Amino acid sequence: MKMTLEEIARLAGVSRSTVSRVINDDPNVNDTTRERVWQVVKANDFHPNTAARALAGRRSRVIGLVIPQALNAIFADPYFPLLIQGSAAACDERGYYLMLSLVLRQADDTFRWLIRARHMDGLLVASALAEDTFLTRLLDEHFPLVLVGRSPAHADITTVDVDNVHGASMAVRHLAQMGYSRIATITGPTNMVAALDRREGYLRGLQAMGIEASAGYMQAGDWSEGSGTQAMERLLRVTPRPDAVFVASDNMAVGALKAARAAGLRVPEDIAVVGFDDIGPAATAEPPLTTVRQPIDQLGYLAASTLIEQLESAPAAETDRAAQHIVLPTELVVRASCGQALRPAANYAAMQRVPSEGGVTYSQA
Amino acid sequence: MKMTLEEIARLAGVSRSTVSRVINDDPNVNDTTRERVWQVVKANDFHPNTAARALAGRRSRVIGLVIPQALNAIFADPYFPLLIQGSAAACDERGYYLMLSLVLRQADDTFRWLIRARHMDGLLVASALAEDTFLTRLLDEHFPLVLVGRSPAHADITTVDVDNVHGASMAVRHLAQMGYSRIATITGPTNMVAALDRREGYLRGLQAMGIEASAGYMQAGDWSEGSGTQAMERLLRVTPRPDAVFVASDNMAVGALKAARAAGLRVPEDIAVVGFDDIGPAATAEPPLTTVRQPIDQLGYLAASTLIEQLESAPAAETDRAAQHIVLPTELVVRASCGQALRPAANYAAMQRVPSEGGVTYSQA
DNA sequence: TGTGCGCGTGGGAGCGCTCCCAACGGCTAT
DNA sequence: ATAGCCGTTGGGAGCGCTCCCACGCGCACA
Repeated sequence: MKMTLEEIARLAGVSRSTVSRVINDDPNVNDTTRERVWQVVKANDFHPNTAARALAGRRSRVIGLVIPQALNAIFADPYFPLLIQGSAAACDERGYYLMLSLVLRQADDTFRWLIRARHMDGLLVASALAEDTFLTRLLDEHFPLVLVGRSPAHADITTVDVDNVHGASMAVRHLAQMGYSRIATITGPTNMVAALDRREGYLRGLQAMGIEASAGYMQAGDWSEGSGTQAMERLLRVTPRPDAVFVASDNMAVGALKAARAAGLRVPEDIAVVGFDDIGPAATAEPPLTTVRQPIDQLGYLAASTLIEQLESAPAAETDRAAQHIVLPTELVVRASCGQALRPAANYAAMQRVPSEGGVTYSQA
Repeated sequence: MKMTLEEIARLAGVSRSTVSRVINDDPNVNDTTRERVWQVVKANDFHPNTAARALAGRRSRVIGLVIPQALNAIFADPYFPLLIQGSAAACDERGYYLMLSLVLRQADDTFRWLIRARHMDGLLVASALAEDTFLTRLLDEHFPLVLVGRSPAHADITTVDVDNVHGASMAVRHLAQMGYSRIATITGPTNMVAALDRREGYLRGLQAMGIEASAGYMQAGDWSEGSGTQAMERLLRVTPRPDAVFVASDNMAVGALKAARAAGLRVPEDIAVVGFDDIGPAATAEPPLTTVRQPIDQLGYLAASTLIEQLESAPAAETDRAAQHIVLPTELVVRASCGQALRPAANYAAMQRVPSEGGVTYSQA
């Protein structure tokens, strides 16, 4: 038996409209009626037809997650699974569908297509690039979207990001406090905002501790383990040799660890290492990696929630209202690779976790 | 200006119906008319409203890809990105949308929901488990679906799979031909069909070469690199020590290589290794890994194409027709880890690639 | 000149919802 | 007693398509 609103209405002895109100949580329904209708809905395992809802209601309840990067790059990085998980959870909670938009065809085409066909109500864009023509294009279409990460070029768009600058700075200050003074860094690709922000944090951390920065102490990788190894090899050839390295991702840090070991250096006795991410391998690395934890799943969750909220509140095409900028705090997770274990235990306990001050920060653009 | 079929029709001086025929490639349209309508459609960048099409046409043109596994497991494995890529390409070509169904909520709920709400026309299920209650449930709903991989429990369902048995057998026979006789294997998790099939191929390969199998020579891993290392360590303690190992995945093979190196053994002089997958790390491993290549992207492509074909041809709910079983060939890619490089170059060239006989195999259930 | 047929085309009737307005008591305010 | 209002409810009018039937035309046939 094909179920429709009308059929449920008949069974419950009410009208189509009332059933519609019930399944949409409209408050204007008598409690007794509401209860009775719910009974019938559940008894028949009724689910309103998505297409009909979308057509009549002019919204599909589908939001897209766009990752403008090569697919293999996406999946190699543990960042995205977590981001997806978080966004999916938020969608699930609010009755939305999350659609991963794999950018296969010509980018322009894809989006005009998705947008024109009204297939999605809004977009989550996980653009990592500092310069993204994509984003510009989407903004031109006035399509509701939330950016995961920030975009220096567009202040007028709602973003959700982790506090990369502060996290990196924290890591560097911690190293300095441990007594290291020749602190180098391995950065991510310099066309990515997060990589630039972490480098900025590194520089600020040095400055805060009164340490002078040196160009030779900054080597770029591409987030991959291998690139971390290579960058580390380069750093080890610099004179004077660094005694500590802040690595902008755990993956690269693991690679750096290998390079140090291959060079016959002990970590953290000869050289300390701090990573960024706090993903799986960090805790089991040899030695366990001190790292800056970023709440990636929360990032996804918040991004999706924010977008949905925006969609539900927007009276019309009034999408271009004040952009929100949400920044999530990062946290320093101290393990062995930063040399703290070499110090008194009392001190260790006190500094085990250094949360970034501020917590969730909301600000208006 | 909000574009609709009607509006395009007006601009092209024809009726709504004719425009509909044009955008749906209906042959019953005069070529001149068709051309004129296309012009207008393109000039206005018109895309038919998805919801309206879905409602009127009773199909959404969305197919789901379900991977009933933990999300991190999905993404850690390079198998899935490729599968997704292939499926997405097929969907793209035929005007379908691919929706990744992240199984977050209670499995039962999710599917009843997706199915009842008519949100998807069909499902691609990448179930790896030998016993999957999920699948049973979906079959009970008579929902159109194609299984990626095979399911020993359900012969009545269309499947697309690679020839794991033959691939594994090929690898083992190759090792035997290279002169190795104490051939061990590292299998995948024994509750997964692909792992069982590869083990079966291992056994058949031994049998074909007149080598007796021994239980001690079979160690299970979980596809991860670490588990490969551990399984290899176990194998190296067996007496007599194996002189060759067929490893059921490249990831595990890389781990096995590390264990061998750690034990002071040379590969392939002291012990040969052959992997399975031919993913990125295989070619760059030390030594380069001889492996069985499986065309994962083709697998995805074919699975999606098959499902779409089934959807478009099915006159009605007549989904339960003869199930197809498509099997894709695997191919042995010879590199250094199998010891062939130790032999005369002439021989090497001749055996560089040993494709499985048969190519694509279609059979009716 | 009439009949039959196929091609190309137009328009009606929905698909299953949401949105909006009207209607119906039962109240309180005048 | 009459007007006005609120909490509930019902039903009409679409949303933008697809599907199907009917219509008009030119042609070959008798």
